[in-house]
Amino acid sequence: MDKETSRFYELKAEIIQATAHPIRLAVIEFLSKGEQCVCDIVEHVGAQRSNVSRHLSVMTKAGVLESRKEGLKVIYSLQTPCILGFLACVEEVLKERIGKEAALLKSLA
Amino acid sequence: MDKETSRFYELKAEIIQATAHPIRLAVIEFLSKGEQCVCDIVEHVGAQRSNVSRHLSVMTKAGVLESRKEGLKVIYSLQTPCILGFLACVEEVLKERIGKEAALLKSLA
DNA sequence: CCGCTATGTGAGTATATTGTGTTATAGTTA
DNA sequence: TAACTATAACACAATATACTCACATAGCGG
Repeated sequence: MDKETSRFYELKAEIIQATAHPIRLAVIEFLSKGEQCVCDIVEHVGAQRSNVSRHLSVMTKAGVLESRKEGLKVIYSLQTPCILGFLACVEEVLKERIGKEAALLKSLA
Repeated sequence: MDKETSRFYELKAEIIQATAHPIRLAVIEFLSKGEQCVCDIVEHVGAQRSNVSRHLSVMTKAGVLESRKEGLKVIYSLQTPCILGFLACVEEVLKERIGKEAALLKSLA
């Protein structure tokens, strides 16, 4: 692998990393319904404000989310809807994995 | 968020996490051409055997890859092709991000 | 200008991940 | 069975990450 390719993978990994966290997934799924202010996001995911704020900042820097101010509030939304397809694939992997584990359990019983 | 939902997000995050690393992305892209033995994967990504082996193990446990033995060798392949769509979305996010950064630079000049 | 609300940021701590070197295991061949 | 090869597992040090608390900033109403 040359250096440029390697750098490309690093950037992509950074983006993926920015979504690889339970709270962040909850945020993304919440935002799939439409844009939301931080206050509602905080309430939805049930974590500390500062913590949620940090997660939002990471995802925004990575380019997964975007935000705009509206008076006192900051409104976040998904940068691109394809993120939802991304999550659908993750769900598929998860289902397949659970299916295999179930089959394994059955064969042991 | 109830506990069950939260657990579901954890599992998904685990799967995403399993792909969020430059070496792992290189492996996935390499495997998009078809199944490959560890020896070829090691050569392709240019990292230490033990390191690559661990990354493969993480992805397999997460359900992203699957493996089978063939004589001395272990052959890895993608569990589901939708992973490639997943990566396409990441690339889209990256392009959009780079586009915005370029626009910002221009506006500053 | 002052206080209030919504949000972001810095420091510190606990924990998790990564890469490396080394050792163990499984299959093959002689 | 002994030697060999391909791969996986273990242990450790270095690094990075997540969370919390306290404080800072920005916009609004009085």
